[in-house]
Amino acid sequence: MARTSAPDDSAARSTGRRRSGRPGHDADSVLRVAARVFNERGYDGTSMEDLARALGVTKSAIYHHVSGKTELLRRSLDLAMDALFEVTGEEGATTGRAIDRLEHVMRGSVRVLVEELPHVTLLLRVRGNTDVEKRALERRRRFDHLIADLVREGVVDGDVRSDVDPAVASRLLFGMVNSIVEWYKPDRGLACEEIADALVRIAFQGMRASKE
Amino acid sequence: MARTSAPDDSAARSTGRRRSGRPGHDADSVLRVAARVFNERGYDGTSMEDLARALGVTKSAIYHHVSGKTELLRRSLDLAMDALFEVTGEEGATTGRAIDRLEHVMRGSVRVLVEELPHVTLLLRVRGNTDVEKRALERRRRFDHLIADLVREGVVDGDVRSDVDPAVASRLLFGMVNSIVEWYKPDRGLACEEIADALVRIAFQGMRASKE
DNA sequence: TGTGTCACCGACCGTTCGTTCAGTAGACCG
DNA sequence: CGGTCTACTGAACGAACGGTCGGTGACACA
Repeated sequence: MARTSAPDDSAARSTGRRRSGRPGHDADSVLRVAARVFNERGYDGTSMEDLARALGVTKSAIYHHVSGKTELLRRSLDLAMDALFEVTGEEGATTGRAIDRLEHVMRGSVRVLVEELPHVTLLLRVRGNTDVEKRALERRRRFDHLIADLVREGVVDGDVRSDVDPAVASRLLFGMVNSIVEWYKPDRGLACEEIADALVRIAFQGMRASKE
Repeated sequence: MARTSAPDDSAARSTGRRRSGRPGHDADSVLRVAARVFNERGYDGTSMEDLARALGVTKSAIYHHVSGKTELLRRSLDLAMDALFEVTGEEGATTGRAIDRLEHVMRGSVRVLVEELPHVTLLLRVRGNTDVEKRALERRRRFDHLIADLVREGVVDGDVRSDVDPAVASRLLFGMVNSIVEWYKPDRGLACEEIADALVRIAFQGMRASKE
């Protein structure tokens, strides 16, 4: 009874132009599998042997594609943060009322989170043990500040309730968003938009049924 | 530059009756420190050497108090789940309208989460790698079902909005609650009740400022 | 058939891991 | 002082860890 699913030999070049040389994995396919296994067992709880088994190769083969375990982590975390920051640069996140920009970032984050689930999940579990993790935490902190600023602006505009601390509110909001990685299963139907709709509804109008 | 704070030699018997024998740690003080370090570096990322350093003893000393690393994890997880389930057994969680019971459990969870922060944090990070972790995940699942049932009842009562899936809603709600472990710092003032108030307000009425 | 290119194997290295064990040290009581 | 309780040390163990290296296998194109 294996702890991880069968070897992922769908591998690299199932799509795109075929390259010369022996077929098999490439750096990207290794990263994709690694991120999945890191999520199943935790980064520290995953050995290179575990990764090799999931890839269907010996562990020395992995070093042909990446320099080591930490590079896999770094690339995964960078990929996740890049995607999140891209959302904050979109037009909907930079123009208009603060509360609408906030909604845009929330919906965009849900989308990124679902599209890049393994990488974002990894990002949200980082503890800061190594330099690579510390750097990711630093980027996350910048993202969080950006959200808190949006909430503050929303309060000033009179669109966001003023009886809760914006710092606390923004953290609770994205606690809600980020929790998606804990239970979302890509296979189980449930489109990204449905989740985003439910999220925005609860976040902005609350759980309580409207009075009439 | 140490990665963890100075040795915790406030130790066991700072409070309560003094026992006979050489002074130092006991099983409980070891557990308390262990849970803290597990949170800082992750369970798998923490070596017995790390624990020993944080305790101010050699690692062999730890085995005088507990049978091993997994026992520390098991006791920590059990402690957290016991506290959470105690909330669900309180009167406020078993009588009255569903939406009020839900609020009671949410407030109680926030309290437990703040009081037993290291243990609950550990619980929320469990991946299911070992039997001990699998058992904890099983208990968590039972807790989650209980919440989902409350939301469903609330919808039937007409108190909870019916345009979001109760399963999704309950997960988002407790995603919000659980996110507290990611940013709450006990020292930084911010009482447990203030957080619970902000949480309940956002959860039930939403972020948007009321119309008048 | 030969050549270039890329993917991989298997044996091995030094280190760190969780754990064990025989012995030691300090505080209290008589 | 001796006796008893509890807490701890230091050296060692086998296993597992991340990583290295020289050699081999499989395809594309000529």
